[in-house]
Amino acid sequence: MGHHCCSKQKVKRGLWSPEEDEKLIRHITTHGHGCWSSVPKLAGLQRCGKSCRLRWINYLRPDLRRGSFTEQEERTIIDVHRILGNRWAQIAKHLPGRTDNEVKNFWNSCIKKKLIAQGLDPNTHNLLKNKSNNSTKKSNNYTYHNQDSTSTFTIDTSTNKEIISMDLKSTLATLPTNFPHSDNITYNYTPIVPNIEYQNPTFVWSEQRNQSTVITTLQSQTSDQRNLNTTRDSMLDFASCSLMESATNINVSSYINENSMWHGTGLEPTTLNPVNGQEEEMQVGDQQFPIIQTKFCDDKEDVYKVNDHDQTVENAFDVNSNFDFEFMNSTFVPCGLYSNVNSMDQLSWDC
DNA sequence: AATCTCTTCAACCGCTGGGCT
DNA sequence: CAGCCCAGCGGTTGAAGAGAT
Repeated sequence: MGHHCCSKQKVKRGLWSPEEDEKLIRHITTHGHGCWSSVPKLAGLQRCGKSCRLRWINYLRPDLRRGSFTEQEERTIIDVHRILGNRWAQIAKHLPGRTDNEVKNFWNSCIKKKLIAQGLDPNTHNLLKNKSNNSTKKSNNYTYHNQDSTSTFTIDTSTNKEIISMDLKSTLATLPTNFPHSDNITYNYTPIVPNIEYQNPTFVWSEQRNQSTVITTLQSQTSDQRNLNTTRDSMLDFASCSLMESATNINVSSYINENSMWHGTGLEPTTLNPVNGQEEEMQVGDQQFPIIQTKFCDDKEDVYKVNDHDQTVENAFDVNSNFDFEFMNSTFVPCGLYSNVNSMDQLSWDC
């Protein structure tokens, strides 16, 4: 039985032969696809238009990128999926040359299993409920540590002044030169997953600025991967970011990465010019940035919502309430996915 | 070598929404 | 407004290949 769209025709189904591919390619490169339902007849194929369209989009298009997904692509998929869910077509738009079908297959066959192995729910990206009772336990002081490293930091919610205190046992030699620095702002840095060998260490920093405290996690690439001295693209590779104006007035922002989108209120995306150290407001369409796809939260063309993430972040950094472990789990643990942390057993929380 | 099991991924199916009449 | 057509999307299927027994 053929498709309903072409039930009157005698159509072939199943795998495409090289001859069929050749016919389709020749037709589309010569005439364009036009109306897909007319393509089979014009191209001399015993297929339905829907099948032709799918074959072209997913396999024959010249701009397709074949081969294995890179680590960067994999990270992008996870980051965007965390916000958008199973919207494969939207996710694929962030991966030039990749199709929604390809992304979906890669997710189902590879990433999903990897997340589960990490103890993460692939749907929510949070810790699986039965992994640890600690994940829902709340207290004022917490320590996160990676068991096979020396990195620890303490989150102290008992005071408004010091949101995060850090135990910088781990080496700061891995700190990329592009990290925020300024004479007027105090920054504290710590690697969540310190590993000199690791190419993309994840850091957290907090900064005190006037009466605001900004707490940011950053997944950064090392300087040998980017020419940090000549480009300004290095500062906005955020995993997440929040700004606390006061205990009662919290503004929230979330970033996917520097190539994609950001969302939130109250915090304009800024970057520091590595030449003069001055903070600059990020300009959409600024050709000096490779961030031409950046979307503002009120951008009419492409609005991204962060589902329940907003609420989680608010809870997490409301110093008048208990600290939210779910946020920490969902934010920091994924940052370690590409590090030397291979399973949830290597990560733990002490309360 | 044969058989079974698992994994991958191309292709299909059913549904939705937009545009047109 | 209803009905139709079409493109596009996400879930699912199943053939083919890889690996295990």
